[in-house]
Amino acid sequence: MVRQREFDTDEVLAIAMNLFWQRGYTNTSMKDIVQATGIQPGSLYSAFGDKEKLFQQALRRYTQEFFRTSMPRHRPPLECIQHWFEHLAKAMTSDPKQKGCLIINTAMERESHSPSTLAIIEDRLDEIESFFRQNLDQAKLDGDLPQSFEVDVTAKAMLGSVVGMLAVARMRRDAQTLGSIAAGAIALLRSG
Amino acid sequence: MVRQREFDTDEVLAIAMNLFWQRGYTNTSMKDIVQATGIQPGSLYSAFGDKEKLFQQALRRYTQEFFRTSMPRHRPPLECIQHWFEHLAKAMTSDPKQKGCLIINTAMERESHSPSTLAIIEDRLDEIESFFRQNLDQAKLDGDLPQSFEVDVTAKAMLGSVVGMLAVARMRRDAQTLGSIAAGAIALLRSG
DNA sequence: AGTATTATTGATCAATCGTTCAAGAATAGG
DNA sequence: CCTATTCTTGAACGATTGATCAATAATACT
Repeated sequence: MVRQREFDTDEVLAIAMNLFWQRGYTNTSMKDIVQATGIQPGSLYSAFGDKEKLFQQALRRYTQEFFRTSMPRHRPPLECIQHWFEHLAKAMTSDPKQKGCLIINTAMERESHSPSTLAIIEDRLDEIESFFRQNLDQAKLDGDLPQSFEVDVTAKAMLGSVVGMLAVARMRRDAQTLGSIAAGAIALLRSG
Repeated sequence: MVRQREFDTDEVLAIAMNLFWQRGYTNTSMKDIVQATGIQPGSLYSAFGDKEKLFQQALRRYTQEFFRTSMPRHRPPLECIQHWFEHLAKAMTSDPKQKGCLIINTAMERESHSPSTLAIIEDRLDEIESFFRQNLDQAKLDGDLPQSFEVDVTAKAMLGSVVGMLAVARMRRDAQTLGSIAAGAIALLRSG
């Protein structure tokens, strides 16, 4: 039985994700998505649910494809931190559309989102802070940081720097600005 | 001749500013403003022009009332920088609505705004960077910073930290997080 | 082949958006 | 008081929003 779906939900989701990323949630209409994908409203709704569910799926996809993948692993912890900042600075500099980061963009669009969407964003912020905390803890164990190093304060300061870079990137994409923000964050390793 | 206006445009502008600050531009409708102020659409439009002009006036008001006023002056330059970060951390912590900063919120809402509005935002970002650059330059002249201190890199890194703090504040308002971001920014003075 | 099940289509829904406008009300000069 | 000018009111505009639905088409099992 059953007629089979004629479009690839993953391709369509990728297109929707990019629209949300570029223009934001409120500023992207279902009509925009219909036009960009060529899929009619009925099909879209039966495949993804309503607009918010579609967005959450796009957000999940973004997390897998751009967020988690970008975090370095299996290297010396301080290198992981440094490389992540440099990677993000480079990624932001080379995006002519200045989309920034979908997660941070969504966090700033607070009032347009449901509590469940905001909970997902909260988790991602926690994940960022944990990335720093875990690497700093390990670096301390490895003797790469002094015993007096304040891991918690530095992890939170670095969270601020990442968010700052990704937010600034929406208005400025010059390598000097973004590189300086990265350099400032890395400098925290020598003074924290 | 002429009938005189029955409402105080400044009071109405303050209400509109707070709505835009709280909910963002796209997410605040003219109907919301009509309801919050009690002023009918026609009067609103004749007093302020269209929605975008009203927003720009609200933005100008915010700049005067919250932005420029918050920047310390007439003190030792490094103290100015430190006090600004501490002031912002405190202000963000004590706002139960977590509105963040209207300027940064607007910067993140890019796609909803006209080029002329974005130009205003650009100017404010430049103003922030200049605040740091000028104070760092002066501190260097005063001998409070070593001659090797990289003013430009640090000014840009601090821009990132401010924006990061104001963006993070939309999701987290705990004193530890915001205080750590401030501390991280100030630490740049000892390593830049 | 027949039937049950699901997908696609695109017109259409009510609600809301930013904005306008004719009507009535208030003022100041003559 | 009369008139010219401006302000206020609130209904109404066309456009757009997210979402639905009946009609039609395609599939897979019996």
